[in-house]
Amino acid sequence: MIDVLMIEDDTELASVIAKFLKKYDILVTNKETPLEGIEELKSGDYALLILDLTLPELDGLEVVLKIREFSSIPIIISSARDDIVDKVLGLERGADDYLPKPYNPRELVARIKSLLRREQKSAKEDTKNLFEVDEDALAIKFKGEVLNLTPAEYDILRRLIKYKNRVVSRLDFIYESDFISDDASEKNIDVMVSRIRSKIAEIDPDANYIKSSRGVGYTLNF
Amino acid sequence: MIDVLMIEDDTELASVIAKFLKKYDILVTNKETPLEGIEELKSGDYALLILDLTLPELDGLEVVLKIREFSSIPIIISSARDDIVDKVLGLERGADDYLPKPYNPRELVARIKSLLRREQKSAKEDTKNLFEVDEDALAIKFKGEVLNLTPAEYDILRRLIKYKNRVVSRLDFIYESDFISDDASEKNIDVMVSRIRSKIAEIDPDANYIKSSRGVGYTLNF
DNA sequence: TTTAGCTTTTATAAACTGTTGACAAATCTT
DNA sequence: AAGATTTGTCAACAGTTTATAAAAGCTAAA
Repeated sequence: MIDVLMIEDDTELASVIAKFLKKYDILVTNKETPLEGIEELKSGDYALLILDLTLPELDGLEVVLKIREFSSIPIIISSARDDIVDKVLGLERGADDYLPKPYNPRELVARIKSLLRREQKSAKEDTKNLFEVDEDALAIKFKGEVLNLTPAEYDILRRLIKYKNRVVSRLDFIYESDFISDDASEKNIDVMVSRIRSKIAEIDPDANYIKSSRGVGYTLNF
Repeated sequence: MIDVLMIEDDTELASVIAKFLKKYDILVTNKETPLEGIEELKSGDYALLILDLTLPELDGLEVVLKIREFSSIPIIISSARDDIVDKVLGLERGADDYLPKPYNPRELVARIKSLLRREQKSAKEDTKNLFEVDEDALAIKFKGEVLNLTPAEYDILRRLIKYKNRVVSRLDFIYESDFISDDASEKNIDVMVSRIRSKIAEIDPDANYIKSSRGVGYTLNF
């Protein structure tokens, strides 16, 4: 479910659109005035804003500027004016799309999804499947290839993946794994990490994802 | 200067647009067929693609799919068909915008800039916070980049960030960090601050955020 | 029992980090 | 402006921590 804020003074139109978008798992909240809308936006609960340009009180383009002062939320302008000046100004001031009324709501849906898709993509792009843990097979893949890990190595790497970008202490590794005896020395962990590293290196010699955190333990970064 | 690839079989139109966009610092390279275009795209030299839908050889929508197999470059579809089905399909398959011909080139410029602006934003989003302390990873980022700090340096900078715009005394640094022995000389702090500064300078040579407070200690200002 | 496959310890080399002293540069005081 | 004090940086050192290889110890299955 995607939460979208709409600022539109034509409440009838707003409710028609809201109803339509609901079919596509998009939940629309409408505010009739820019000031109310901006206030509501500050709650931070919305993924996207649909903004009508021809509003009372404030000029629509001013609204865009005001919003951009505090938020980088994607904005789709919808306007009765199919005017090149408005379009260019709107986009220049920070809107992401401009849809002249009347528009087909299906196009609106497509444009919303397209915008949000791009938002998420850049964030997750490279993290996708660097490491894949298969709990059932007790196997871990690195860049699509299976790492041939021993049970203790598997436990260590799995924990690193689970707590990625966080330091895991040597003692944590020891206590969490059934394959490492609780009274093993912490040095043991170093040896196993070293082996995991070399197995990763078989696949990508330049990989350097497991970093030591001096005096504490290890961190997996990616 | 922004490099943009265009796939458009109407070379006359292509050259008119190229000429126009040049005024806005956008350099257009045109390929007349999808296959040539896709090949050229693989060079990785382009920031954005303008794709004509009504092309020979391949259906335009197929082209979008093919490109999305290997690239997440922003795509603007331009098409003579102002058809809701085409629009929705194009956007759903991974295009970022759909501009029906004939369009005003100024609108094209605005949409290109808008798309690229958003691209960069998500990448630099976190740059807003000049310093970011990640307690879990025991790491500190400066302008989005990880500073490669030793434990004692980490403790010092973290404390400076915590008490930003306030003076922290040398003794405070010493007593608060487990990595600095309590009977170390205060000179030690100067050396470490110096090292922290140089590590920050690796990222931004002009940075000058840590200021000394004569006779007392140091202050982080930003 | 033997073997194969792991875990664990040991040993050693390499890398890292806190620490200090020395001295130049900057800043303050008189 | 000169002199005194403080800060910035370098280089070096010693103590620790980490990386890796090799050997020893375990365990379960054949």
